[in-house]
Amino acid sequence: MKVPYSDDQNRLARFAKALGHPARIKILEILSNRGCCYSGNIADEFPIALSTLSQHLKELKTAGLIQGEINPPYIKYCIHKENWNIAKNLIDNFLAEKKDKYSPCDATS
Amino acid sequence: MKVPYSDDQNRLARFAKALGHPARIKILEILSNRGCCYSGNIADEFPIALSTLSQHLKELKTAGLIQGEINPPYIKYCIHKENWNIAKNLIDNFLAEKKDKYSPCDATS
DNA sequence: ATTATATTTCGTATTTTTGCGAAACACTAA
DNA sequence: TTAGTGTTTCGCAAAAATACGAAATATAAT
Repeated sequence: MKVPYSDDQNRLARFAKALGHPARIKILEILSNRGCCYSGNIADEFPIALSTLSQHLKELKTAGLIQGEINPPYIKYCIHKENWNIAKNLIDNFLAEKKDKYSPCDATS
Repeated sequence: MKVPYSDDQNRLARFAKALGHPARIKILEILSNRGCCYSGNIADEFPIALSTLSQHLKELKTAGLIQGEINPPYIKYCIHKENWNIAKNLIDNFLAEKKDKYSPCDATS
């Protein structure tokens, strides 16, 4: 069966999807602001069940945007540098590419 | 009831979510490559039912990334310049912000 | 060994997304 | 008015996402 999308299209969509929930945006911002390597008491920062938080962390992890380090008694998370940059490049490139390509289109709805 | 997420977090997640499907990435690339203002025969470019395509276009439209112009006998779509730039700024800013903030974290899984 | 702490997995319910074909709609051309 | 073209909406079904509490897991401290 035919594959209708390129690898880059799939990768880009995958990263974007991981960013597609405000809880995950917030989690990434928290991880970022703490410098890095933060644990699950992210839940103190906003009302969310630990199990729900865990699911979002898993999402971010499987998408490759964060990594977890088992560092007892905590599990610490941080942004995954390499993949983050890959995502950044894909997204930046995608967004920039369109920058000046639209023609004058007066549609408003 | 309390609102756990900021406006920017919600906006960013909303845009990202709209980009979170390869079909929509592809649609945006097609719109971009055609210069702009293109109609629904996007469906020629890859295997997708017209009704499904219509749904994805609606998604992109409600997210604000594209706009449709009723220009009989076609309905033409193009990238929504203002919102696209808003999305770009939000996303760029978000992605860049994290760039150098992670601390050395040797986690690999 | 027991207890306490941090986190994940399980089970479940609800909602949303995705996809398609059929039918409806809107507008043009005959 | 009728037929034709492009697009959307409807109805449906299947899959995925979201959220939570309860139970399980893992490790540290006692």
